[in-house]
Amino acid sequence: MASPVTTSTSTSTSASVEDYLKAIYSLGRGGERVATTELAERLGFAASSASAMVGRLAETGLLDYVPYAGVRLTEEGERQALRVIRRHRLLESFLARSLDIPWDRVHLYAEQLEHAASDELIDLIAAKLGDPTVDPHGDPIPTRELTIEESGAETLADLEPGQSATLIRVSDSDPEMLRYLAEREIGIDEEIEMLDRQPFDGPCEIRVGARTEQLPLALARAMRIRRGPTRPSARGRSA
Amino acid sequence: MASPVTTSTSTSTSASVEDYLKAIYSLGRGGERVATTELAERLGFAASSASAMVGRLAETGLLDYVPYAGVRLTEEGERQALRVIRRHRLLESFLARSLDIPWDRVHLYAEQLEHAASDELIDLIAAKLGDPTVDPHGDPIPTRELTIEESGAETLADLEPGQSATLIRVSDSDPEMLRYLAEREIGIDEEIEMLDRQPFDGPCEIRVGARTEQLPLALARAMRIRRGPTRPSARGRSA
DNA sequence: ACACAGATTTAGCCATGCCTAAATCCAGAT
DNA sequence: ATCTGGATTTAGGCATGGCTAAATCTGTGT
Repeated sequence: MASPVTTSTSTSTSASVEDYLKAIYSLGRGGERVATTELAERLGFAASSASAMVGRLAETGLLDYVPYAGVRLTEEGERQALRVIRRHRLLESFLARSLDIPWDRVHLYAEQLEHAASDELIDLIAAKLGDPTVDPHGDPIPTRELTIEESGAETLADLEPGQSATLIRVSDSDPEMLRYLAEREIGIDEEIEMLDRQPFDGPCEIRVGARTEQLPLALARAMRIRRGPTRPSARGRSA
Repeated sequence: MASPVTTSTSTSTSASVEDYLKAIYSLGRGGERVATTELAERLGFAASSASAMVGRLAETGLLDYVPYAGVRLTEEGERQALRVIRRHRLLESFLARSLDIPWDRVHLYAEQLEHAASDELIDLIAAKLGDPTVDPHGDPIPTRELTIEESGAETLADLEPGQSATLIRVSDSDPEMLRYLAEREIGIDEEIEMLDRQPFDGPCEIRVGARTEQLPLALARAMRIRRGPTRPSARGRSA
């Protein structure tokens, strides 16, 4: 390596390590341990590879690893995970803003760059964007101090007919879904009213602005909301 | 590796390989073979490492390698090198434009990202910038078809007192130099008149706009010019 | 209590890319 | 023609991070 530039504070985590930490972070949200197999599946590696890696990461102090029971991030491990997530989400925001890349594709591009961009560059981006608090999907962006504020867990599917709410977050895991919403011009900070719900997991009918749309329930469940109408948000929309 | 995504056209060159190709490209400009040691020095590796690598690259068909005599890029090798250079220079342009990063620092950041950004993303950037032909230092950007047009070799130091020319390119190899010029507000496309030259490699006096500046000769030699006044250039200055 | 399936780890491999130390080559001076 | 020093290659290692195949563990059902 071309002189790994000993980062003053932290271990120079490789791209691989960062991917593992990110995956463990997102799989272990509830606080439960993450199973080796689960991790391996998520990353598309053989279970044995994941097993070897968690062993290494435990030795480095990034994971709390109990053989046969799974792993959990240590405090330092979580910090590192949040560092990558911050990079990822700021890159998404930056690409969306400055290249007009639609929200179903920013994830891919951000993933390409998230391991390569230095924290210094990321901070320049954050400053330029006005330190946004959420990315284009509404996912919260960890602060420079690596704290993160997860939004509430209510989804559009929780609304009763007649109630309305503001869309604050959509899972970025499925680009199809994002594209589906984008085509119908349904986006973050949009006000949505639940009009009707079909039984047996049938689709629901909603009002967005002046339009009426049918949404598959699976989609409604992936759309997180804040009850009540849209209020002026802190998200800087224009540069 | 996570399924190297067989790129339809080309070999998925690693970051290391790309760095070697880039170095060989810039060291072998004259068409002469590049010596292993030279290459190793440029990259900061042991000569044996470079030797091993050029062996591998020759087998892959990217290099024309004659043991003990040095290497030269094959046609395919040059294509790959130009691909990286295109990525690098477009990233520099993009960062300078959208983050207002000064020209003495874009090189560093672009280097961080050049191996990670996909050609697809790079093309989006190029389109957004209006397919610029030169980067912030005036270095030519290879086209999408990977052809490049090197500018002439005359430098500011070639001007006789009384003659004037347009600055079209400054070597990006020395950030100090760029910063020095930036401080004096001397930039690409600026018209410069040679006022006076001291003998024995002494400094030269120039006029830039209404100002008069003293420039060390070494600097003048790194500044490439086109004789004659500035003409409206094709470089898209604003988005 | 025990067997068995599925999860997990261990063992052993491979590729990439870097290193140092030890050959070996080659060109210029004698 | 030979010597010799610098360039170059070869030999042998190491770390990272993947893999498959083979052991081993653990919890569940009988």
